[in-house]
Amino acid sequence: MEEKSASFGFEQHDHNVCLSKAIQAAEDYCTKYKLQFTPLRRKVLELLLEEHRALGAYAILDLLRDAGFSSQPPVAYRALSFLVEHGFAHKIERLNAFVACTLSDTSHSPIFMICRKCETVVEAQSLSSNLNISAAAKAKGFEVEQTNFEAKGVCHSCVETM
Amino acid sequence: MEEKSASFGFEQHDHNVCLSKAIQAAEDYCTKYKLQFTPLRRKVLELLLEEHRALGAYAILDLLRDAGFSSQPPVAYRALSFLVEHGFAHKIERLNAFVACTLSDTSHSPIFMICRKCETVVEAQSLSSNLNISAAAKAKGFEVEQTNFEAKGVCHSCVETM
DNA sequence: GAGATAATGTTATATTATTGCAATAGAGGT
DNA sequence: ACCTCTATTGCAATAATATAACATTATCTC
Repeated sequence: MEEKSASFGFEQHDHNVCLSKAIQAAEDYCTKYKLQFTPLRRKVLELLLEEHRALGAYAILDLLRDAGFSSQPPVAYRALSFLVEHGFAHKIERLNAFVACTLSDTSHSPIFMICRKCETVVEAQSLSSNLNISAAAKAKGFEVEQTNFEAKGVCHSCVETM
Repeated sequence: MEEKSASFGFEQHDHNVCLSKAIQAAEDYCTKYKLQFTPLRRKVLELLLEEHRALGAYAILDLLRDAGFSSQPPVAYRALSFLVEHGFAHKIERLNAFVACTLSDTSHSPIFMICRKCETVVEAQSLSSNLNISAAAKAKGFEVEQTNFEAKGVCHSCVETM
């Protein structure tokens, strides 16, 4: 495999390393909890990890076809919902698209920064904000179960080249 | 018109009052900024205000048909994007649906609490969280332009009746 | 009122996502 | 290893959400 570097966290990093580490982590997690990390699910996670952009289900479907899998919508959607359900990936609602999770912590409430120019999606943890929200919600009698925070804007490199 | 009370902020309130106040506010705003608050746009805002749930574009379309407007998708989508663009309504991305804005402040970064049982959507302001996010993002060289925060959970009344 | 601009109506189509059922593969017990 | 049960994948059809392109009507500006 070729060495390849890409922007992540809007910084350079060795992409192959983060890909194989994430796959390994998913595999370990599935073994531990007796989940089936099937070839299809692994492939979809790999596809997502190869980008730090969000991929739509139909884009994934095209890539699956190239890899010899069936390319009917449910194939992608089912694999994606497995990955999302177990925290290996997240759905970016604003884009109707999916990104691989880049934080090893399993039960987290991530925030996403979406660059509207290069479409890079970076995941960050925002503990304090989530605590704030939960507290504010609780004051209104609302029990938060899941949160989605998505920030749209312009990333470092794209600001520079403006 | 009939007096009607509904849950808002997960509390009781006089719904007609909040509806007419919101319509008036939108009208004033449009007059001030020379925007056209047309019958169609007004009607769509009224429809949204009549619920504290998010309505999908096609649900709105059905209601528009009943009100004698055209019921082709672009009609609803265009009115909705006008309302969203000027802050009279918001899109709830998780639901692919729209809610009337319930905060008078024009340029705000709202958070939404979505009850998964009764589907009520409540809007709240979260200044501190947004500041946190922006600061965290800026540290990574990301310029936040727009934010979306959606929390899914169970509201006060639905917790009680569980 | 004439011309320019904005909004609405209409048709067609693109994009995203799900349902239902059949075929296959894997897990667990014997 | 074999059988049974369950989970996963394949497949066909279709539902739900959203936009493009262009014609028509209303509104703004002068």
